[in-house]
Amino acid sequence: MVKQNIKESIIQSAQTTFQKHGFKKTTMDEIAYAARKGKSTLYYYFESKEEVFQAVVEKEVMHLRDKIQKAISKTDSAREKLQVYIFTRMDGFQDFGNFYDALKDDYLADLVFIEKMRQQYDKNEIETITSIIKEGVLNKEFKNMNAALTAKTIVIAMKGLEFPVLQEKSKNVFKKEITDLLNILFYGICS
Amino acid sequence: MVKQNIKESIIQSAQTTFQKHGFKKTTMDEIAYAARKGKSTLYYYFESKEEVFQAVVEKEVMHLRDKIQKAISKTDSAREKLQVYIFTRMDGFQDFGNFYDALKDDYLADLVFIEKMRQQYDKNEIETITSIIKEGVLNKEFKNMNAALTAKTIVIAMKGLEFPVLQEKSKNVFKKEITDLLNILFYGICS
DNA sequence: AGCAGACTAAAAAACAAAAATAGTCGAATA
DNA sequence: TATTCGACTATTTTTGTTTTTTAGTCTGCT
Repeated sequence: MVKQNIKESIIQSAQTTFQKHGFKKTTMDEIAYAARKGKSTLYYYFESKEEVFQAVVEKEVMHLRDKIQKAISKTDSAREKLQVYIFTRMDGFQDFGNFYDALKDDYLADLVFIEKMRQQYDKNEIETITSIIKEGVLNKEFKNMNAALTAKTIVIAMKGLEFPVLQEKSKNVFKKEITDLLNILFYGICS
Repeated sequence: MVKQNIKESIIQSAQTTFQKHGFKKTTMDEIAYAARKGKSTLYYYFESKEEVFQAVVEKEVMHLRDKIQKAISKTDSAREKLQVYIFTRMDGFQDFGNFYDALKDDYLADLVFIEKMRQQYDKNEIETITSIIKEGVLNKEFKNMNAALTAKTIVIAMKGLEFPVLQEKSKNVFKKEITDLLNILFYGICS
């Protein structure tokens, strides 16, 4: 097994343990045991517990990003892209044990790197949406507008959805909410 | 001084003390001292510390509600009403030391009555917005739609704004964000 | 290079003693 | 009779101390 594979397997073990107990209550020994390595070995691959956690979160973010990209690539209109983006992102957010906890948990809130990741994720999200909107503006699907500003607004609205979505487990409940949001987003309420 | 006035003055003292130290760190003695009464006197007017706090929060909510109503009453179109509603509510939210803390603080999150108030406030907010929208639909300002569902969506979007708005102290920064949100809300992004 | 066992320093948990505080009650006051 | 307060108690919080756990290091083995 090459170096990368081992690192990967450690991340995987860490992922399941973090998922079980959260960041704080997961010990390095536990992760090491799950990965069938000595604890010191973890420090050969990672500098700290935080770094391990960061790797886990990054993996999850990457996963969601891929999922979204895949879903988007199947569409052709910008309108569809936006729709699929929001649905996939809100949907995928539910699986996000660690990532979401990282954003929510008080203890973690203090950690600098979490805040950085949050911002980075937001930034990435805004960028992606911006480019979708720009595309839509170019091919006249959308009216002419400040794409970046609009993207920001959309992200804000999605944040409002995060909490209610994570409360209700059923996937069907929030579908309605998102559908409605999209309707307004596309057509507004003025006649 | 009649009973109601004393009760009111206690609430006022409590308001400033809660504002200073939050719910947990404010003592009944402190409130009593500020109100120039003995602690036991507070228990003549209120059953518990929680009840005092509840009274304070209710007062603040009432105040915001009045402010909003006053602002709305000066407008005539539904479109304006909605605009003014959202601006006033987001603006007033900033002054909301206690109420917002009540919604945010971990310790308080557990208290049942806070959750109830939150829900009640949400419900009221949705109702108000619903009726504005209905009015707009009637006089053809807005297209025909499910007013309640739309109101819910608007509230969700506002929740997304709450956090960023409360972070930045300057009133001008968030004006832009709200303006943009309103633009989308009214006209959508599709051409 | 990759790994682990023994180690340390720092943090967290457990416990106990002391202090602060929510809430009660009977008596005083006005 | 309606209000007020001082003295009291039971419960929490805080504080200080000890013990345990845990992140991270170091040395050396393979």
